[in-house]
Amino acid sequence: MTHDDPFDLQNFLPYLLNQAAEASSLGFQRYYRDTYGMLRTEWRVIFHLGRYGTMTAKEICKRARIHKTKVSRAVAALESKRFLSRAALPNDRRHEELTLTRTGEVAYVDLSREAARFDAELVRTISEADQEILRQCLRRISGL
Amino acid sequence: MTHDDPFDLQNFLPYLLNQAAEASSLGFQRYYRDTYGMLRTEWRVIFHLGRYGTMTAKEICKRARIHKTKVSRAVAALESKRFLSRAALPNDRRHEELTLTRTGEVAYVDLSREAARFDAELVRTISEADQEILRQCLRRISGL
DNA sequence: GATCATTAGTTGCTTTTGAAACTAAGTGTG
DNA sequence: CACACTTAGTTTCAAAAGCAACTAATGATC
Repeated sequence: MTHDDPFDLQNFLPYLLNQAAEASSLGFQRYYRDTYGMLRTEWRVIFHLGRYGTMTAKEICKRARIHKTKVSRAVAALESKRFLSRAALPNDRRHEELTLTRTGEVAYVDLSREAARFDAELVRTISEADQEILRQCLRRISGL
Repeated sequence: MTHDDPFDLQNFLPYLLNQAAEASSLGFQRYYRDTYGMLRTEWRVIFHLGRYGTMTAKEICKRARIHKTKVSRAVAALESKRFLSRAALPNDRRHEELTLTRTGEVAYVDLSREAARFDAELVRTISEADQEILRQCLRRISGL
């Protein structure tokens, strides 16, 4: 039944990328899930606020390329867990500036340390040069 | 609020991988969704059967690293669309050999052609050498 | 300044996922 | 052969994602 066509699933980039993405996410996911009860979108929001400072939900959507409903729900969850606070801008009350609380800051610092550790472990067996190529390729494919 | 920690989200591998995986899947997804009304797991099943021939659901799970409930549902959907047929083995009726129907074959050939085209487009701006490194890194990260 | 269009964000509803419980068939051991 | 154990696959139920409709605030146009 195998065909003579040259296509090989094992080399199909979307397939490989999905496998790698899934595999690489597992370990870190376990950490933020078990430690903070967070979902994927929630730590992403935390990371954006922690790394780049106060911003609106809209900005997070654009930067992280996450749909606004997901961000909306993540923000609500993070607020109820007291990881961030909202403040409507007085001149345009549609916007809400999101800021990490002290608790959120602490979580961010901890999570980013863990993430760095995790990242290092992932690429441990890949040469520096190849790592650079890998990240560059990924950015290009992402359209960044 | 930006910290002095060296961690950069934009270089965090699970993040980059997810972005790239999502971006790269979009175009091809549109094709199999609109043309055949398929879900992601469904084309994966089709590809495994088309590429490697008749096998059981269990084998697909193992090879493609998909959870058995997802495969079970995909197989049911593909059967109802007449893309594959099942045959219980007489000596062990727990196993079901899955085989593409003629229709399934035709879809596989079409989809794999489209996939190859799509893949080529994705890596168009990446040198052959870097492509090789990229795929190798992805396989390593996937634990393959 | 009333009306229409936009923009930020939320809610409701349907589809998809994931975990665990469940069938049904087969194996192994006393 | 009766018993518990494994194995392939399905079903069920709760969580999560995706889409579209909805608020609420602002801006633009006549």
